[in-house]
Amino acid sequence: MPTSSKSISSSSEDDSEVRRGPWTLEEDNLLIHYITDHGEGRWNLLAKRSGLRRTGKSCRLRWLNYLKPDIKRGNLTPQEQLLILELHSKWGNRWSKIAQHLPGRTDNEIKNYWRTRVQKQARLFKIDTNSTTFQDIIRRFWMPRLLQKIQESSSSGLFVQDSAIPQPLDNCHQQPPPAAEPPQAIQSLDYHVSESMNMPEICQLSEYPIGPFHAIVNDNDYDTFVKGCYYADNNSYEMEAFHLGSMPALGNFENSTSNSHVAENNWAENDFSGSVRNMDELWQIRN
DNA sequence: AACCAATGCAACCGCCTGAGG
DNA sequence: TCCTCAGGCGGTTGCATTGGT
Repeated sequence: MPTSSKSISSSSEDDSEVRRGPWTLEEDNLLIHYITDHGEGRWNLLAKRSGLRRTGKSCRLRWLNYLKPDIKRGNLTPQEQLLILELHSKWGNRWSKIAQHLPGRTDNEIKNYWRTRVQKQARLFKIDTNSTTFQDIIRRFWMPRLLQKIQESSSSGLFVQDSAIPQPLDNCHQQPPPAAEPPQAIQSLDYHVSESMNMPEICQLSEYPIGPFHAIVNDNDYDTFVKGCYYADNNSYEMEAFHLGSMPALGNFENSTSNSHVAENNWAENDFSGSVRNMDELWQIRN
């Protein structure tokens, strides 16, 4: 997609007007060169002196979200998704804070992930993302599924690293300059999620009580949720977590909420390969 | 092939905060 | 204490792309 085809609010005949809309290759180069020479910061000054007819804010955003050398592109890995789910349960919509724990990922990217993937699920099931029910569903179905993915990819020798796949950079006219060093491994984080990390460890990262069935569960919520599963596709990590095949029968779900333990089992060590047909089966594996 | 709806994501907007005068 | 400004943040929008019919 040629960026220049997108509409830009300013007109070429009015040079004094601030440009808006998609950035052009020329603008990107100007910004990169200016920052290379003068460094980041003083964005309004930068905008004036660099010759860009952009606001300082726009320059800052373009640099931080797109042009900065250590920006990681491509799909979020299961590890990163897991971390986002975990940290969001802890901090809520503190995107920049969450982004600090995902090297190379921007708050904007994480926010988009949450809105387009996670909130989509909540909408499908008519569940508020802030509700205990939804938090519980994430912890009990989605996160284990991601752990399973991590497990599978590590056991097959394929470390899932979608970011290695080039993304169609329709809106970027050049690859950002390569990072001086590869993005820090997630292992280096204080909240690290390694392939070997098990569910209790993951959950202990949070203040959220993880007793898998601790939550006060409303029958109607789960009824809605289970019904919603019929309409969910299962083409992605996140969707697979909600696939009907991995959902409990409602009654079993309710029963299992009352007598389960968390700590003694290592989710990641269980062989979940092959689909788990229902929650009973899952809990047999787990317990 | 053409159309349409859904999706993903870059970019913008408005508000808030903190620093400096 | 007040004002101004820069920077940062979360929410929202616009549009190219994708997928389905």
